[in-house]
Amino acid sequence: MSEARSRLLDTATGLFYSEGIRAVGIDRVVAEGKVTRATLYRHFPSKDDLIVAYLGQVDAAIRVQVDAARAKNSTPEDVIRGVAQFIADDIQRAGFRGCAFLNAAAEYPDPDDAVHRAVLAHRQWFLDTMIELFTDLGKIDAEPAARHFVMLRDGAMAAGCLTDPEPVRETFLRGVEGLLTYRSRESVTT
Amino acid sequence: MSEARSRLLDTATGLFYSEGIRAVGIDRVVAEGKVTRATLYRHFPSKDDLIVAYLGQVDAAIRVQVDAARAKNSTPEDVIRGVAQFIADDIQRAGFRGCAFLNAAAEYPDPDDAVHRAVLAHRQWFLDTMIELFTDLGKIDAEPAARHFVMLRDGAMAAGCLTDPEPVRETFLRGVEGLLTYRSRESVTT
DNA sequence: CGCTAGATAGAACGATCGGTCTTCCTCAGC
DNA sequence: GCTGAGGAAGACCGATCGTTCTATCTAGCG
Repeated sequence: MSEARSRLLDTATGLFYSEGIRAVGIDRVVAEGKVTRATLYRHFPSKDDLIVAYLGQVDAAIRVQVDAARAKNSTPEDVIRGVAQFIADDIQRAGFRGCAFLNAAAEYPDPDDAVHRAVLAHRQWFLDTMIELFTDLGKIDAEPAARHFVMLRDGAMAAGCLTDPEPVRETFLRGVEGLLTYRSRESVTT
Repeated sequence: MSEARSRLLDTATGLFYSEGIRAVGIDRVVAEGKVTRATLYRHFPSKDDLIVAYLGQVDAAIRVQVDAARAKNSTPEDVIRGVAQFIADDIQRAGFRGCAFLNAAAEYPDPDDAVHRAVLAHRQWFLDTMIELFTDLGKIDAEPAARHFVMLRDGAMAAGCLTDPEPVRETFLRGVEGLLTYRSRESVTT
């Protein structure tokens, strides 16, 4: 990866995440990345490719965090707590602006769009990962529990950048704790 | 409200919600609303005003649904179930594309922006409403419970348009049921 | 009747969009 | 020492962005 390319990708990541994807034009990325338009288009054939690369970068960062949570904690329960913890930390981080993937999906709702598909791929991986963790924990209903976890995460990430993140963070961690402590006892009638 | 204006607003609502706000230009709204550009700008001084009006329309529709849930159910618990039910119904509706407000916030992250402020106002009202309902229920910790409810709702609305809505719906309703059945027993250490 | 408000139709504005192109310069590997 | 890839600088493309404009028509109301 050339230096200009990584600088470009970092600039795009910062701008797309903090201001929104459609709101940021190629010119902005080029200018703030100290790069020529020609250089950008050498590395990324179109803006869509740049967006997908941006999401890929965020995806990689999250996988690193999950791996770290796995490495640091011994019991499955603590691994889940570790994952919850870095989500909670993320929310109260300066410059937090919600989930990059949910935000991207809001701007690119078309399921055929490459950007949208990148969002779905990341989310599928994350759900599968959580199912795995809850399975390790010995839960018979690992999938519902994982879905519950993801739902809390999505809600927390969505709300955390709209108001004071502190109560959001607390509500999230408390919800996860409840999920680890009690099991679902009854099914709902649809 | 003139006929052209309401037609304009309905068209904008449909387009903005299903395709995203920035993705839809004034021309599209004008064309599909069978209206002239001049007419649009007579009723809405700028696109931002049209967006705010769009969110206002969605906000009004949700308030109607909450009022209906209040009118139909007698016990506070059932009112909350009613609110959860219309959210669950919304998710599995054809053309469901997530929460109009969360989507708008993703596109307009600037807190000073009129669009962003409209999102915050709606969310504040909804949280206050849920706190009220949980207070009616007699919960001592009404606010945490309401925050928990809103977090589940946000997560469900965000995820419901990205994959099969059925498991999302079920996870959401189950989470709400759990919230109504058990109370939070311990606080989390931050 | 005349007046005004609201709608129609459509040209036009400058700005920006994503994307292509040419020209020159640099520097590492054969 | 030459070659060729990667980058800088910037002109340029057609399309679309949000917005304003003039001109004409129509309906309701005094």
